[in-house]
Amino acid sequence: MQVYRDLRILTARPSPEEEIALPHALYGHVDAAAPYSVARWLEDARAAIDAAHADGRLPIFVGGTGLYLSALKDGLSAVPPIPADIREKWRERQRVEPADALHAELRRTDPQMAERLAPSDRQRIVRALEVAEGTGRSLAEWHHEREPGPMADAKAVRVVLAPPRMLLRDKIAERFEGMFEAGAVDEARALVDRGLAPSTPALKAIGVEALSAFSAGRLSRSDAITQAVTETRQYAKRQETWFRHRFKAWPRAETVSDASELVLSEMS
RNA sequence: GCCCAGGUAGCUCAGUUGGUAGAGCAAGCGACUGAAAAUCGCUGUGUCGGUGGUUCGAUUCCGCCCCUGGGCA
Repeated sequence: MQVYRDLRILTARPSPEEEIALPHALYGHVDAAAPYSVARWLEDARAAIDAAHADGRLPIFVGGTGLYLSALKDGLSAVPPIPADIREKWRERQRVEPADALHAELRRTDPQMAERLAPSDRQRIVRALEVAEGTGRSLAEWHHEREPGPMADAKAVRVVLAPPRMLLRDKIAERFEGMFEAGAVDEARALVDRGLAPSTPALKAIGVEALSAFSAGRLSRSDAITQAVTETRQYAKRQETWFRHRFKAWPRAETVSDASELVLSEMS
């Protein structure tokens, strides 16, 4: 989400001063209307890593998106890009058809993936459908062919910050209040006013819906803040789950609950 | 003061023709391969306002009391 230009405040991007003090990359470099994905981010990351190395600098990846961070080492499958018309077709069907109908369709075209996916998980069902149609192969087969990520052979240290829940809750509420003060409402409304397709990922950034509802008078200030803060807490919890269970490629990682006790250990 | 409507899960509420209760949300746990701040799965919650009575048995019926909201004065 931090890649979207339109969301400086809501996405808690580094400030202009911070960006001057240290070189930053991959922040706000994408227009909210542009289609973006892990695959594109991996390409961008590869270029940024090369640029940093060319400058003799050490790249540091900061973020909370488990899938993106994992892909840095684990990579992705080499699924070719799906033609836009096929993507559009399935997204439209996702929008109008009930999940179980899509799942039934998947059972016909790709029983292997249908078996794996919950009948209610429209988003993944539709991805499986578009891959099956676009490539003629099951996504499950593609999964067997993983291409290494840009950090696959790199020496790296992983640090997970895992503060106590109570502290985290307070910080989240505090941070969102700050975003509100800093003009997040205008930012959310400006994005919504662009009239992008409802499925546009940037529109799903936490706070966009709540604050635009507030801006339109459909939600009180405190209800809007409560909603966004709750969503942030839920997201933070999902991150914890991911980091607890999913960093298999990063064998000797540190998990710290207090940043002042940060210990960095080298690993290969 | 009188009348009416309520008091059930953390919140909003449903329900029990008397056999101690259930939804949504929140919360906890989990999954995750090109939308990932997305998407999805699983789980529990309780002096049913208090107190007396009727009853084999009361959250449910009756009395009294307390609290909240509305109306009348």
